[in-house]
Amino acid sequence: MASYEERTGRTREAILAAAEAEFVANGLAGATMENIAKAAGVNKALVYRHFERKELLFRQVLVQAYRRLRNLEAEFRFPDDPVAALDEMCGFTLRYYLNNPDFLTLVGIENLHRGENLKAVSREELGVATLIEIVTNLLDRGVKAGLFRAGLDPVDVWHSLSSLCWFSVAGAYTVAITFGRDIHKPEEAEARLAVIRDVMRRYVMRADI
Amino acid sequence: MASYEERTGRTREAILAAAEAEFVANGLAGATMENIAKAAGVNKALVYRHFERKELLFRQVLVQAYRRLRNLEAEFRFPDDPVAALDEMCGFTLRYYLNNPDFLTLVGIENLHRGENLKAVSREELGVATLIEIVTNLLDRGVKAGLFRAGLDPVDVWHSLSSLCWFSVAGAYTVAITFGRDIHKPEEAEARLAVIRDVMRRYVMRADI
Amino acid sequence: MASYEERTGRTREAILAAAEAEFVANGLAGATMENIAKAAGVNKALVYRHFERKELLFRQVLVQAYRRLRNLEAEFRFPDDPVAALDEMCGFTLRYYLNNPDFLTLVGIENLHRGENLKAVSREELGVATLIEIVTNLLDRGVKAGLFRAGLDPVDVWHSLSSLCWFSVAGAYTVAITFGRDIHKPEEAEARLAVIRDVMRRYVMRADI
Amino acid sequence: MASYEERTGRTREAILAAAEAEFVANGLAGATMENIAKAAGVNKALVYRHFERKELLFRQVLVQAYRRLRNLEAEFRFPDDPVAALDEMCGFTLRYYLNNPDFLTLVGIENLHRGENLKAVSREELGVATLIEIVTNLLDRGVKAGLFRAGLDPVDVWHSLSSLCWFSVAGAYTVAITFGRDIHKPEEAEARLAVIRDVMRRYVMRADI
DNA sequence: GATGAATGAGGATTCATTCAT
DNA sequence: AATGAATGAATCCTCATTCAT
Repeated sequence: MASYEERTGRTREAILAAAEAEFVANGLAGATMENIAKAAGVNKALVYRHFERKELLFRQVLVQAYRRLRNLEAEFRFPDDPVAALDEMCGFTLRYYLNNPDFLTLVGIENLHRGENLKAVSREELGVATLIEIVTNLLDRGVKAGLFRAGLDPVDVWHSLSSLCWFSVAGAYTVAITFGRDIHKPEEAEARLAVIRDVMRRYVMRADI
Repeated sequence: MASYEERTGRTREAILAAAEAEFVANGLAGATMENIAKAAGVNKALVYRHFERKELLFRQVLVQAYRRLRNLEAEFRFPDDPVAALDEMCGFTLRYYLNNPDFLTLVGIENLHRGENLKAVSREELGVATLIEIVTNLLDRGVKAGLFRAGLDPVDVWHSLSSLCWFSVAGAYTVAITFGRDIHKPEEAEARLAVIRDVMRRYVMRADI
Repeated sequence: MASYEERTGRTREAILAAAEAEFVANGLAGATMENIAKAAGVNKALVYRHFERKELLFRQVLVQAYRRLRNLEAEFRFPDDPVAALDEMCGFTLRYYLNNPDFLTLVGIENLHRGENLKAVSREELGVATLIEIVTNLLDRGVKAGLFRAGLDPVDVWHSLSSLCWFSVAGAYTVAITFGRDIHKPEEAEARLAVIRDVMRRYVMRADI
Repeated sequence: MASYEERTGRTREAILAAAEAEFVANGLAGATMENIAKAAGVNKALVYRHFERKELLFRQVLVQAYRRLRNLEAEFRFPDDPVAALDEMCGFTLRYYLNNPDFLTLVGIENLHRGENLKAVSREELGVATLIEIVTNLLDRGVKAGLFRAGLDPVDVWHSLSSLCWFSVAGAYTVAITFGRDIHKPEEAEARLAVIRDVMRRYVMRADI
């Protein structure tokens, strides 16, 4: 039996999970190693043995969060109709953000820290290439079907779509307070999704048909 | 002489300014009252005398930041042409975010904290009404001129525009790392603004003209 | 009343005294700030407020210890007879070391640390000049009286005298174990002093008289 | 094959060597088992298997250091001329201390700890008898040759000689700072040795010749 | 209003030591 | 003999907050 490795692996996972929850709840500075260790059911010193420093632990949590999303994206199957596929992409993204606010929070924290932790991670580890490929394919298919405008940049498209979904969720609290729209209510989520789809369709589709 | 009040006022301002810088640089948990006091050139105890608690100090900083933006928006004069006005609105917003990253950071922090501080502030203090009024007027003028679609919701429009600008700046660091687009470079800022204007025009304008 | 300064001064003294005892008992690494604070009857954080770091606290303790000895040396009055004065100097030094083992211990610790702390202290603060002056005077008087050899270097003389006394006390524990001579017994202290005086006399005095 | 024992023996040596360096560099409290294990290229737990506790490891390091010196002393061959032999003894001792500061440091540490570790070691293990014998022989030969005073106590002589050499090296750092004499410079080492020889000759030799 | 002194609680990190394999 | 995993207790240092002047 590879029992050393098994034990280590399980411990690592437990710590990572506990750390993610703690970082999301309290931010990087606000999170304490004590809480993380307690939640993971292990000794504080063991957390250090596995991750060396709080900062490096956060980095691993962040990488894991990115990887989870990218894995899901890679598995995702789009409908044949390019417009339906675009709609699905909007729905998938908004729903993922809504159901995984942890991801947004972690990335939000990381942006507050100017990306210092992510910088230390290789782009391969983040699996970005796959995503761009997916959007490129979608646009190509739409253009070939005579439905989408030609010449659109896939990163621009993804950036816009992501922006619309992102702020809807990540800015939810302040928006709810200032503008009275609370996306955490299901009906408002639907309404917002409809708007996002509308915006994206009009941006991507040919206006002359 | 209003010298007491003047001095007090100046001290208050100094503390608020120092606090904003500190909160932006280190987050809510990471900021220290010691640093704030030192940067403001006053005694730590005096900070407490003026703002009672760290949390309340953050709240005031946040309110001030919102007020600054809303004041600027209220003063803003749009061109007569509705399309030009929409373009200007996109430009104004993106530029404001780019030039005042503190605002984004503060609101980002507040969202990480689920809006708990902002909740305690009255909507009047935040000056939201004015903004909605501005967007409503813009849409009305566009519709009357036969350029914009009828029936658009001003909050939806503002929300979309704000999303596009927001994420472009607030997510800049992670986006730069993952997708290689760095909006802090002037030429990339211009390119992004062009995309945002394109998205917003196509969303708001009638497709049949 | 200069009550701020008075309070501060008293606190400082209490901490320094407690720190000296702790450093002597447990060494630099072995000493804990917790113990020092407790012994001084103050809060741990206050120790930091006054001395910033453990290392700097040790430095001050060391300076104080040197100063105490140098002050005593400066006050010391020697007999007129140069030989008696030399004897007295041996007695004074050995006795000081025996009665103030803390001084030896602190300097011993500092030597283990290669003098890193003392380096940061100015020579004036250490009051070295006075000591050399004293030895120079003693030698001069001896030479003039036709009792001492001419041309002796005062630093060499002090160095030798100090060595003989120093090792007798600082090496006492290992010497007691290995050679069975324990200077902490009064009669052995007397015997050792007699040897030291004999060594020093023969070194300093003219052999031809 | 004695391969087990050989391996064990080599591991033991490696640990002892690593431990000596670590204790000398950081003191008893400052040394860490982690560092020692790493430097020895073995596992921390193995260090415990071999030496049980940090304290016992230090004890063995100390014993080894004493043994090395005593072995060297036993092997040493003195010139026939008693005065030259005395000179040689001074030179040998000062040089040994200068070239093996580890020994001084270890004994210094041990004295700071009041000899608690050395007490647990038998005098035979320390090889003291040989040293006394050597000095006794030297004095006897000098007396027989009509050069040395009769009735000198060998322990007193060794104690004085050792003191002069010891403090010159063990107190080198603080002396360099306070009195500007740095024995780590070769020319100053020579000068100091000359003084020590002068002191010892005058102490031991008959004054009437 | 303004200051320097003082506190208590906590938080990151380390370390001697033990356990399981 | 040798290893990697795990622990509990410290330890240094920081910080929000209060007190006395």
